[in-house]
Amino acid sequence: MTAPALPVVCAALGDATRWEILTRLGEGPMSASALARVLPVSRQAIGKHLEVLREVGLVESEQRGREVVYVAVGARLGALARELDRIGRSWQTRLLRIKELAESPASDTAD
Amino acid sequence: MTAPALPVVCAALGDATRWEILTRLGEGPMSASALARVLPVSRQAIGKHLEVLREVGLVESEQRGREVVYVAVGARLGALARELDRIGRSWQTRLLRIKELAESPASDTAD
DNA sequence: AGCAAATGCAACCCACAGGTTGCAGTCACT
DNA sequence: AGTGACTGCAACCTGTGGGTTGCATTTGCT
Repeated sequence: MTAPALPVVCAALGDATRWEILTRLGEGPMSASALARVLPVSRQAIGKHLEVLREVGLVESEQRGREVVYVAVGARLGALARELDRIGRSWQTRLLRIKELAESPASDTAD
Repeated sequence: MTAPALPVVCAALGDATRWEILTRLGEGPMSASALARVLPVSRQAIGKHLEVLREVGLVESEQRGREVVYVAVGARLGALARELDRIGRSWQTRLLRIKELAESPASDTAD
């Protein structure tokens, strides 16, 4: 599936305008032009954002009549969430272990 | 909770160097200088990244002796993961409802 | 058929993020 | 006490991401 690297997906989510777009698309399919009518940016700008989002799998496009409608892919966001959660847990685990070592009075250096 | 807005946190995670840093810090506390010795960027650059990460709560700093050590905060990543998951689910739910409407014979499409 | 509307592509602009170097100050070791 | 190491701050450089305008083309609707 060539899942994009974490930083890339996060970068795609690291823009306010893109979140605006995603929010709208989360409510239902919309075309770039339709989004441009709602949001305070040009259609072309929207188009670029949609391309970015599509490359990381956060939206999918579908030709509907003469327009191309996009829709937010919740599953991708879910997949990202799981990845982040996994990493976060590993951080906590290691940190906990380190703290235990530090606090264990067993064979510690007594200064 | 002063939780930074989603786009901001994601933006912080949207940089490869920052992930490098986080990965190292996930393994244990390190100072900016120590990170600079390991990573191919200057200490000052690392410092800026650490500041960004600290502002969104992804790392915490602690004065240890004459150096400042940083550590990755897994809980923050977990919190972000939960937020994203929640949003992703809502997208899927709405999309499912829309598809159901579309496929249902146009009989009970009352508002 | 004809017009309005949607898309695709390209050139262009500008702010800023990521990076660098340099310097000054401070604090821990020997 | 002296020295090396770590930090903080500032100035500076550059690529590019987000945005715009303009134009050509396609395509649905009446």
